[in-house]
Amino acid sequence: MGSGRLTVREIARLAGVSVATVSRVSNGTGQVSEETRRRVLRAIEEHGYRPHHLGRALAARRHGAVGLVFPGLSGPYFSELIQGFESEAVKSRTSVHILCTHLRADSDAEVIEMAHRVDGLAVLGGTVSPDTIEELAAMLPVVVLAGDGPAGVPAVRVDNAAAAAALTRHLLADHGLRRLEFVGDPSGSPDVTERWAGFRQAHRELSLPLPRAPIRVGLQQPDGVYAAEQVLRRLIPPQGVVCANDETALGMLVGVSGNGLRVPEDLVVTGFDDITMAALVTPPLTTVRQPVRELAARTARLLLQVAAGDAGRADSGLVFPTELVIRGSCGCPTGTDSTSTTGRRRT
Amino acid sequence: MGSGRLTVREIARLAGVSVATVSRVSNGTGQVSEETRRRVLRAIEEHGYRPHHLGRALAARRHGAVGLVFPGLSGPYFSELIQGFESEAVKSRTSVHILCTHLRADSDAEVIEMAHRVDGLAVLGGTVSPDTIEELAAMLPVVVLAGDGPAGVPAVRVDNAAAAAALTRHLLADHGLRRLEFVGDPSGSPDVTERWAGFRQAHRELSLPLPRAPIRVGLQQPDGVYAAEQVLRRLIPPQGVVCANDETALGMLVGVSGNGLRVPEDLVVTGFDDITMAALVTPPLTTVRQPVRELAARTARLLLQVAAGDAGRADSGLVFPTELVIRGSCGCPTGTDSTSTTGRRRT
DNA sequence: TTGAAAGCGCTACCAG
DNA sequence: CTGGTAGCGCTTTCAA
Repeated sequence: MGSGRLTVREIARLAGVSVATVSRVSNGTGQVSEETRRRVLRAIEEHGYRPHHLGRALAARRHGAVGLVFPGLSGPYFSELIQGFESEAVKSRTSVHILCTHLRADSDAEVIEMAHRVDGLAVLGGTVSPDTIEELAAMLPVVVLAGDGPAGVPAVRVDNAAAAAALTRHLLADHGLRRLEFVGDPSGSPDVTERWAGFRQAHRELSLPLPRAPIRVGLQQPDGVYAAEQVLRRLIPPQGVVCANDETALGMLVGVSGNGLRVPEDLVVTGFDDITMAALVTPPLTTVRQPVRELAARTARLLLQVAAGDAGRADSGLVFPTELVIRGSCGCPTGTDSTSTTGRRRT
Repeated sequence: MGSGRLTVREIARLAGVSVATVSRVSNGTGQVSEETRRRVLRAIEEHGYRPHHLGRALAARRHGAVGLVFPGLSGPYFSELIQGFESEAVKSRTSVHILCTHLRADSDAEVIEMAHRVDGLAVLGGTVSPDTIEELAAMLPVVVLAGDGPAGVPAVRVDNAAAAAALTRHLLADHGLRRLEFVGDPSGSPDVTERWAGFRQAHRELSLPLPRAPIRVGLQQPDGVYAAEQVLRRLIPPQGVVCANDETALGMLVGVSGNGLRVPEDLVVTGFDDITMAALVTPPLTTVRQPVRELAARTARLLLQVAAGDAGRADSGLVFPTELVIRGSCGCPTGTDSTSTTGRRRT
């Protein structure tokens, strides 16, 4: 029958006890004699009573929910992220609110609105202005996911710069390439900012001239196709392109072969993220694997922990390791994937 | 400063009015003299007061939230779905709870748990048992998304069967193919069930022998690669495969070309959904476009509407049109996409 | 071990 | 137009 028809009071009356006792029983708190407990339990079962969430939340001053704020791009990356986060939250009987800010002008206000409905907030790096993050952090536990927050706000991330540098070094040193370009917009997200930084860093380390400005495009496949046109139109095309993520790299592959050129013979292409498709295309994509799901799961756990008061040494944040995944698109012989780990795990 | 430090009572005292008046002002309900209103508003602004969500929700007996339950597969499909749903909900200042049931044994219990925290629930077809859906529908507004619910539960969907039949007819009649196979598990989701039904239906309509049993695989790219191996191993391989979605079709493409065969010359391949990648691969994928985002958005709107009491003629549900997208992978000459619409829109 | 009662923060009804 | 007040459903002291 009806949802919240039954209240504690009803059950209390039915079981011949006080509401306090019913509460104690249904929460497992306090001392209740075995017999009373059994009686209450029976009344609860019999009538299918479930404590009303709002009543409980208001009295306990806990929402029993956490929020996840992300820009709302499509693709496998965000699905993984959401699932990793959710799977961890549900273990703590905490529900997950989501908010996509993408293309919404007043998103910061919406995030603040959401902050009033949850016990903690995970924000994807670059989604919300630093000022707003600080404002949020002052009112509830906040963790930045895949990015950096202001001082004092813990962040869970991978070392994108180191990974991008390792990847670039592979092209520069192992393959002897000299003319590389970066595809992606460093101002679009912290991930890309760092990858671009790592790309340049590798050039610097090898005392090579710094690369030209990045081809600023979005993170989706069509953006990669578009970038391919840009690249192939040059008088002196690059020998390789380091793409900000796998999806642009996949688009690049399409655009390049659409122009009758071959990868890696005519142009080397690399990606970032190691989405499923990366291993399946021809040639298979050399890329960087990052544990997106674990990243998100760890973020959720950290958030729940802080929200629960275990303020441990959480402030520091976490850096997850990445793996360089060498496949065919960089010019390496295609065979079993070869991988090497970059970055350490700081707890 | 603190989050909910301030209460109505404080503001009432500060503004020299009663809590009732503060409530009226902050909700825009009831009549308040311009002067009083101004005074209250000033107190609110000055102290940055925001009504506590839980207090309000408990008193109003509304959670101000809706839930979205989905299996939790990866890929572009779910990202689109989530975003479409969320974008609509946020317009009504309603927050979105998500729950992924994938691989979780006690998911039905979790769904019911969630039902106690929201004003309405959207459930992806095939995610929750029909019995549980009925149970849920008895306690709050429920809409089934991409599937069919029990009688009385509105559903928002596309006519998968008609679309799959149209696609299959194209292969059978226009291309004169005779040996087709279906790739996908009809028992996996309502979408696939219907597509499989449409596939057979087309054969029946043309008085052709019914196709053999489907190749039962999942909906991800690697599943398609695996299916390709199955298909190519046959003594008499099929002339074409109709895949349950684009991702398996993409995997099929990879698996086929990995075996040195060509699409569509040696094997025709079609997909379903028209994800971005479908247009970008070689050959571009012939598929069916379904308006996933609109589907989800409409679901949210319907749900909010029912939850708000506008029980209109919502019971019926909605069927969105699909579009057959003819590209190269079916053997048609590659060029500008050619599309034709299937299904009508029922309001 | 149990119950009475005081809220949690807000809305809404009913007088005035 | 405004204020007092009775809850919304539950938790949690404080006594008994």
